[in-house]
Amino acid sequence: MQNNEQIATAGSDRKLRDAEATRRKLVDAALLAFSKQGYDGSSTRNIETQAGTKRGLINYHFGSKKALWKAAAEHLMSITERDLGATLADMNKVDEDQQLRFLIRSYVQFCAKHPELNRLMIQEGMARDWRLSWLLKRAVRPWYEQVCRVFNRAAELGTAPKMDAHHFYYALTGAATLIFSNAAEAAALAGENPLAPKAVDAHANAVADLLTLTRRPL
Amino acid sequence: MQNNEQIATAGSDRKLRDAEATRRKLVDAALLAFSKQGYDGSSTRNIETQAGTKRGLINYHFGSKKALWKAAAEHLMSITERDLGATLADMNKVDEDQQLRFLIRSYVQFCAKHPELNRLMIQEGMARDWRLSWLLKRAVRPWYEQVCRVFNRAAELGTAPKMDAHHFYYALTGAATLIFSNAAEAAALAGENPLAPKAVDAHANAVADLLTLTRRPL
DNA sequence: CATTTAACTTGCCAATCGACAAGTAATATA
DNA sequence: TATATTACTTGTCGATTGGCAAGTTAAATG
Repeated sequence: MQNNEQIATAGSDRKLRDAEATRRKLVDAALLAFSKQGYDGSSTRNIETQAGTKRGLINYHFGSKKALWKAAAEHLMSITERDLGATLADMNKVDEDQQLRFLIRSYVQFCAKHPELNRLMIQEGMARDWRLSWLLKRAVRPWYEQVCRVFNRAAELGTAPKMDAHHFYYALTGAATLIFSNAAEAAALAGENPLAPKAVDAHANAVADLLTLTRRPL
Repeated sequence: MQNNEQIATAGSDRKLRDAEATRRKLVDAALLAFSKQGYDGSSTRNIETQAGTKRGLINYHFGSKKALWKAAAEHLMSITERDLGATLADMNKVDEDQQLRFLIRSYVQFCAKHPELNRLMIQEGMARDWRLSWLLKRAVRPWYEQVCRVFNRAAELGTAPKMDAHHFYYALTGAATLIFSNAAEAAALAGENPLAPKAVDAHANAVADLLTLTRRPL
């Protein structure tokens, strides 16, 4: 019983649907590889193997390794944009003096759900090349400005300590993400998986407690 | 046969001195490569070129790429051990309720002086392999326990918020290091080099303010 | 049924990878 | 001076890299 035809949107054949499934498998495998081993450390042949596809399909569907990286990064950034955009929208529904705490907790939860994001940012944030430029323009700069805006408003309200927003941004990002980026190390040190829901929630509370001047709401 | 390869005290032969200089150039270049591009992303030939040496010298002096990584990591960890050990010793000379702040500020300064350290930890902290095991045993676990000890004491004194030391450790490490690990990204966002002394000092104060309950001393 | 087209497969290429081995040159030692 | 050792140099190997191109297969179209 193949329900393949139902998933299809407008005008999709079985042929085209299979192609889309192949593309998605390759993008997912590429994301894992690029974020863990870096761009140069990942081979297209290994990505194809991990995706469970045959050998020439990256060049057939994407044309080059560089184009595959852009497709994978674009996929991840669109997910990020959607989720964090929803978080920013929801943030306006809570009390104003709880907004920074809300943002921090939501951000930590999101980072735990997508550790590939911060691993990719770490891989590409060290050197000035075309990939860092792409990420800065596509996602980092807008997010940076949003976080600085929320922080500066919280500092006015007295729910955040007075300091330069730039240093707060990197303190927050680092504090929120390292335990997930370095999940293997953190698991070895603590004896428990930092990506487990209970551990994620504990870290979200810890970071929010450290970086805000608000009390944890009951 | 003859163990005349003593540590370069005064007056060793010119031959031995030159060999030691070659080894050091290779280790320095290897550290930059491994921490920036990862182990698999770094090639021995490129490391030799960056070191300004000829092609076969890594295998001559170290025997293999794996042995070069261990030599480079050991070099970096011994520097770390020496500097952070001195910091821990100096820490006992300051007021007890300022000790956590002292440790945090010193740690941030050290991370800025050796961004390769945290870059290497990030490269190797994602996957469980022989390099992560080596780093955990050699350096990470002892440092982790020292930081947790200082934090727990500070929490007793009321100079640190009450929370699990594990989460504090990763919040501190991430908050302290990301701005230096991702120096290229941070420089693009802020328009100034995060490794400049003034920026380092500002970040050290920011992290210390965020993660302690003490006031900044005059 | 015949043809076209999209999706996939495979053989091959030049470049690069880590590693080894057979060299050379210079110094140390007997 | 003769020999041995150390430091370095270079040629080559099999494996792997990204990419191209000529295939094959099967569904869509006429």
